[in-house]
Amino acid sequence: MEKYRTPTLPRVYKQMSQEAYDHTAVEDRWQEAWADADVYRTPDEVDDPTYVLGMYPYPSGKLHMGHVRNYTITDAYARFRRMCGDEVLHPMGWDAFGLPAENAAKERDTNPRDWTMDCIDTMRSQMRSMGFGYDWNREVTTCTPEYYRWNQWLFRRFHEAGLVERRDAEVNWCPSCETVLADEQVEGDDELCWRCDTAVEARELDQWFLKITAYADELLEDIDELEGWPNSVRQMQRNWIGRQHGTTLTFDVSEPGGASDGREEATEPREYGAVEAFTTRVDTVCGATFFALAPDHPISEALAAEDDAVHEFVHHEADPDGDEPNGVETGLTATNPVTGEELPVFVADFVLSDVGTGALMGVPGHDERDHAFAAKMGVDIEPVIAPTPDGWDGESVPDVPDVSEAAFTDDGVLVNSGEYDGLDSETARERLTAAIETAEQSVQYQLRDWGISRQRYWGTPIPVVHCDDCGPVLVPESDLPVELPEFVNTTGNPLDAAAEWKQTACPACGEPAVRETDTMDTFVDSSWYFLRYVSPGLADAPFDRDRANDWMPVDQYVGGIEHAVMHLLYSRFFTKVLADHEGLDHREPFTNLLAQGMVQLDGEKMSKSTGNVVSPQRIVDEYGADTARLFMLQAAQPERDFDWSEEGVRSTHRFLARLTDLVEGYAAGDVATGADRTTVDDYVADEVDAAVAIAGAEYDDLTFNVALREAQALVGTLRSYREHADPHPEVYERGLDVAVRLLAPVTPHLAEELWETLGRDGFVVAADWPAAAVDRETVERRRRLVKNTREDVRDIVEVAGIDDPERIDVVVAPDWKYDALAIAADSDADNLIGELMAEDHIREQGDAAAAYGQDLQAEREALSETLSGDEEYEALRAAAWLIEREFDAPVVVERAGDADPDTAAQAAPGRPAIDIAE
RNA sequence: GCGGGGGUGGCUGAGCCUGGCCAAAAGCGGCGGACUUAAGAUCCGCUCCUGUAGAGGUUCGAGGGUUCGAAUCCCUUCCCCCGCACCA
Repeated sequence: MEKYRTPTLPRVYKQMSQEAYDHTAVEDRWQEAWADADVYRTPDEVDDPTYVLGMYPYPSGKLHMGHVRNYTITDAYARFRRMCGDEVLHPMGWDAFGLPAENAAKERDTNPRDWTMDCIDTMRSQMRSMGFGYDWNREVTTCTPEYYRWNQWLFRRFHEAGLVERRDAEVNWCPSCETVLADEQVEGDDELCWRCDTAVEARELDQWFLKITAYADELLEDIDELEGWPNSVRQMQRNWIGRQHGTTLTFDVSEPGGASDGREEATEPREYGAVEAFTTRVDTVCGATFFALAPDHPISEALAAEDDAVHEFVHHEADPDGDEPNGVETGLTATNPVTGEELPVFVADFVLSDVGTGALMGVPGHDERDHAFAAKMGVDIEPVIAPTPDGWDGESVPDVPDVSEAAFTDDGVLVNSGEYDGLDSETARERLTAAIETAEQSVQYQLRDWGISRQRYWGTPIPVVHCDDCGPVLVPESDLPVELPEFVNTTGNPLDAAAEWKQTACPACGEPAVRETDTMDTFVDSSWYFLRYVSPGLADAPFDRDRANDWMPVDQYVGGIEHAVMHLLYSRFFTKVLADHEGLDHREPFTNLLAQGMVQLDGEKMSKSTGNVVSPQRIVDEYGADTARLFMLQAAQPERDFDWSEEGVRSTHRFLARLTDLVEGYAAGDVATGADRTTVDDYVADEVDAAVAIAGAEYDDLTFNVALREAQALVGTLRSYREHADPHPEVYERGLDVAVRLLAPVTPHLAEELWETLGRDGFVVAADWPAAAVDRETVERRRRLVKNTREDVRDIVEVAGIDDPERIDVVVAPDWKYDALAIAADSDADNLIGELMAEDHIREQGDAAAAYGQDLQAEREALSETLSGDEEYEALRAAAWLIEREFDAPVVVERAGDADPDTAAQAAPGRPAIDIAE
């Protein structure tokens, strides 16, 4: 990489006032310089870079605050890792297919492609102006044939792997968007379209499905391994997959002999055969007192065709969304496979055809919903499970419980169940499943196969041709991509209206045939885009296998919680399929996931419709990108919601102005420096190291707010240093240098500017992360000692009513006390005093040693390591100026040996003696 | 209902995993002081109660328990937020 040379521009900041710096000039300058030097490029040869990724946006037109937060987090982390010496992969792209583009195109009388590309240009330049450091050479745009041909290619691969299915399916249809919606795109109890809030209807259509259910078990079980993911997301995925272990068993359903149901004449009783039901509680089977079918169960539909009451119920009364369980008696009976009892069969609206088998045995004694239904319909309620008695012997049969008022739904002991009486629920389930001829253990999932067909234009054409003779035929690999035709502005599906495009020849037989006019769900695009960044231009495969195996998985993924289920689950599914069929070495795409919180305004989600939005553009214009970025990251932990605050932004901006002033002033030689190193210099040097130790660990942990607090505090310390002392040039310059580097991941433009002002070579982007000379533990002990000591001095001055202290002595405990403490902390001897006195230099202290030994003995359990005597002495000496400044009196920090013995005797490790002279 | 996450000082919010250094970080608000003609900004303190030498008392939703010791561990209970849900 070529070394960057400072452009021969005029210095872009003039005389910096304390109130402002010329953020626009600074930001433009460095954005240009970064681009010229290509500093964010990740070459293909790089070995296993740290892969940092923000969820790519839908190009809706302009960046909003949610984007800015998402990408600021990602960018700061990427920059931090880069400064730590990692190779970093930090790409960006566009989720460029989707419905809004079609709507926008219609409104503006243009086409989705042009509209989308315009939006992308706008947003890309906004991202540049925010200073996000992406490798734009790896940009992917899903609406280009170069990208979506691989969706089609993958569709073929999935098909070869037996993971594609075409079937007639009832789908969610949004009449307003004129499109099919995934279950996840239907929101709330009212079943509204996620985009336009229109009530969703049902339609039957031929649909293409990806068989994600084939991976249901693995998708569920591997969630346990995703330790870098938030629990909430993991749990949402578990719920979504919804695996349940139970039993399927059949009930023979028939018309009772001789029963008249109003049909013309008595015929042979009809047989409906064995109807399968699923239950998790087969132990309650003897308590089944009715059988219920979903309104759209085949038997229900057959009955509705000839029975007015059933017809009326199925088509008019059934209200699956209501709270009340409703049903109609059919006159049929179902035979309980265990008891042989004939149970009445109902069609009931609380039975759902897509749960279990769409048919269930009703056990009102042990299921709340069945209980409510039975009570309403006058069906018997039989108890067959008793609560497990305290101290139950494992075999005796308990008393039968009363379930007339409420179902008993826990596991317990079987009663009223003949030979199964006295078994616990779990054993009974095993025995019954084995004993009932038609029963089998069964696993049910809530997860459905993924219907990817969309009746829209702006998506990936599904690469299929329909031939009268051959049926649906996949477009051969050599004919890919199937490119979208020109957009036709029409009310229905534009692909249907593209007559010329639609007509083709069957790849199998060569006869005239028509193209599939559906396009793919855009979640297909986003299920593998993170792999495309690895080799974005690759012409013969979706991704370079070897490089993907080296670079994947994504180390840190950042995005909104709204993608907790769909996008993240589909991406996991794709990754597993690619592992099984395309030689990918990884079975999970994202090692660590951060779901960032919302940026709110007055406690409310920012929303265009209500107009309570803050425009990132305005903030950048007014305060600069660095201010916006810093404010966002210091305001809260990244996963939390926080309120946008104009005051907070202003205060952040002032902070950056102060920092600029500080560095400027030094570089201009305006700071009087002292040649000899003093204790104040030591204090500042220590604090610089402290800031490094803490900020580094916090950046690593993505707790930017804590890291930045430390960086900002350091700037404050350096300012007081300049005010109250003649700074030592080395100490001061290192402080400024470190402050700039600690802020560089978050305020990259200003950091570059100040880095240059300090006379450093190269970009701060590429600078090394500073190294700390202390560990965090020591920092914290030191700070605690200083803080406690200062508080003690204040306490004494106040409580003793000392108006004007003349001199303050601070005396560190004698070394033998530190030794005694160390021995005591380590010791588990019964006689601590004895152990201490075994040490000559402690025993020599006589009564003092005995007294201190007593103290140690008393709080023995609470003893822990402290700083050494030397360390305490140094820390207090370095901090003495703080006390001097506060009380305007000289402070003398002494070792015990040099101090007044009476005072020194009061000192203990962690707690120096204090003597204040009035 | 099930599952997940929470309830900390005037507010926001850290600490809780790995109990003691915790009357409990930090910020905001409030109070006092410095600087200033003033305001703003900035800086230095204070901000549970009592206290004439660094002390004592009462606190971390409520109640119980474990422990020498609990904001931190365990049990019970109440409340809040999020996700799923007539799920058989």
